[in-house]
Amino acid sequence: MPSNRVVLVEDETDIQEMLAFTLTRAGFDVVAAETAEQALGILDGPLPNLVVIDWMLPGMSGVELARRLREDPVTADLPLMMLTARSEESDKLKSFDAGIDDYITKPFSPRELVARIRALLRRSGEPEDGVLTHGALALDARGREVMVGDKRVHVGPTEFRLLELLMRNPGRAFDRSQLLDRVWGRNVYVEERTVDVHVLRLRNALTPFGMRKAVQTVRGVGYRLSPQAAVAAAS
Amino acid sequence: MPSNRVVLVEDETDIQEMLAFTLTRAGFDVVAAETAEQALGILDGPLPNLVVIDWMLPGMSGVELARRLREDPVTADLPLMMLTARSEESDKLKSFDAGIDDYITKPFSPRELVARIRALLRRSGEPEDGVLTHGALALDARGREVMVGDKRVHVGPTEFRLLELLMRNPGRAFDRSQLLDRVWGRNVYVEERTVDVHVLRLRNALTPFGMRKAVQTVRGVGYRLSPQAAVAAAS
DNA sequence: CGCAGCGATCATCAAACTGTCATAATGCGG
DNA sequence: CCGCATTATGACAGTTTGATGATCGCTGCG
Repeated sequence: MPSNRVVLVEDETDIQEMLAFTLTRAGFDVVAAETAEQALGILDGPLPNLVVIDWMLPGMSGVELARRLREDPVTADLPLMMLTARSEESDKLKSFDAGIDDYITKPFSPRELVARIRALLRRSGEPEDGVLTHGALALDARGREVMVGDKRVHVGPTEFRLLELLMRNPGRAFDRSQLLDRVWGRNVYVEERTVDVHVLRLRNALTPFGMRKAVQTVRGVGYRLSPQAAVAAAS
Repeated sequence: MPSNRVVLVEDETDIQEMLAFTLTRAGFDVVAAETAEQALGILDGPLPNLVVIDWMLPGMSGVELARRLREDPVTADLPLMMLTARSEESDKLKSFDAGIDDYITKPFSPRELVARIRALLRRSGEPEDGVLTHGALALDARGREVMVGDKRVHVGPTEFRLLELLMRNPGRAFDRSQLLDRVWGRNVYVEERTVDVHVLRLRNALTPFGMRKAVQTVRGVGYRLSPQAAVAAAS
């Protein structure tokens, strides 16, 4: 599964440990910070998928941290979960006002926290993303388009489905019969040689972008996507 | 405060009225249902931006309703907010499990509910101000207006909803059947080709403003909004 | 009643896509 | 190096699919 990274900002050691344990066991990749400042430092690096912030922090408060993250275009879209001992309404409103996505009051059950985090990620994480990549080659299943670097590659419907199958199984070789079954459909009678033609068309489409060798011939068997992602050459 | 449409499923009359009042005053366009079945009927029509569901409902329960909505591809992405008198953890978990995005326990403050709904909509890709933009193209959900730069573009009601759906899912390709379900409503029988005509009208409306290519054809599939905000071209 | 605004269909034309062939290339085992 | 087996190509004729322009009906409004 996707290694969802979570940054946890909590100053109380035991709570931090408890949460880190819970989240880790739930399959998250946890990075802990003790202060808002430290968290900001961490967030200068690769962005996590979500940030859990304790309301009470030494120095910069949780709400203030949230506000800052929202103000910075880079972190503005980060899902934020506020964690707090307080339960007064005004605090909750203040949190939401600061751009928090969800709010949970201590004492809370770890399972509820995980459930809420999951719900939040489900809603925010790239919608099923659907983007497959192979070096500089990228296929967006949702948008139905193929790109190399940032250039669009035009491929016909059949070639698209063919490439999609290959990219979903990088390196795996398919014989023509399998390709016909999975790309054309199980009960369609089509000449096996037709596969060759579509592979050719796919290759021709990729050639101008230097990705011709992405689809390889496996003599005596069929075709496959080149095993290792070739060197990425963007722009 | 966006003119976001919210479907409220609540059987207790006074609570329903109170919520309807609160939400309406908060700027939402509320449609109330008393039962899950009735809600499903409403959701066969044009989709709202969010659904608020009471846990306890006569007939089909709120959780069951949530589950059904999640299972149906057409409604799978709808933000769902669960509303309940219970606060036991197992219930919460059950709700999140059913695909609920957020959960609030009665008694709750109307303001917290509104805050949570806003957070949810913000997270769901609904701009706070109800204005969706795509390069120079802007769609104001509230004012039911489409603009390119500072010039107003006239589009018919159907074209507006069509563009709205596309702009809410930039780059994503929809086939005609999905468009019919989500723009026309599910229980309407309309020829699939009709979609073409409305896309044409939408394009024609945008053409004088150089935004013709905003709506792209995905051959063999349907249509989509051009992935990256294109630069406004000359007319 | 006549008109204007919309929406749903149709019929038609042209571009895009397909499945097959026939033929030129290539890879491989001897 | 030879000949067979397997692929790569270029060409082709039939289909599909999308873009358009025109038509018909309905609704509200002078």
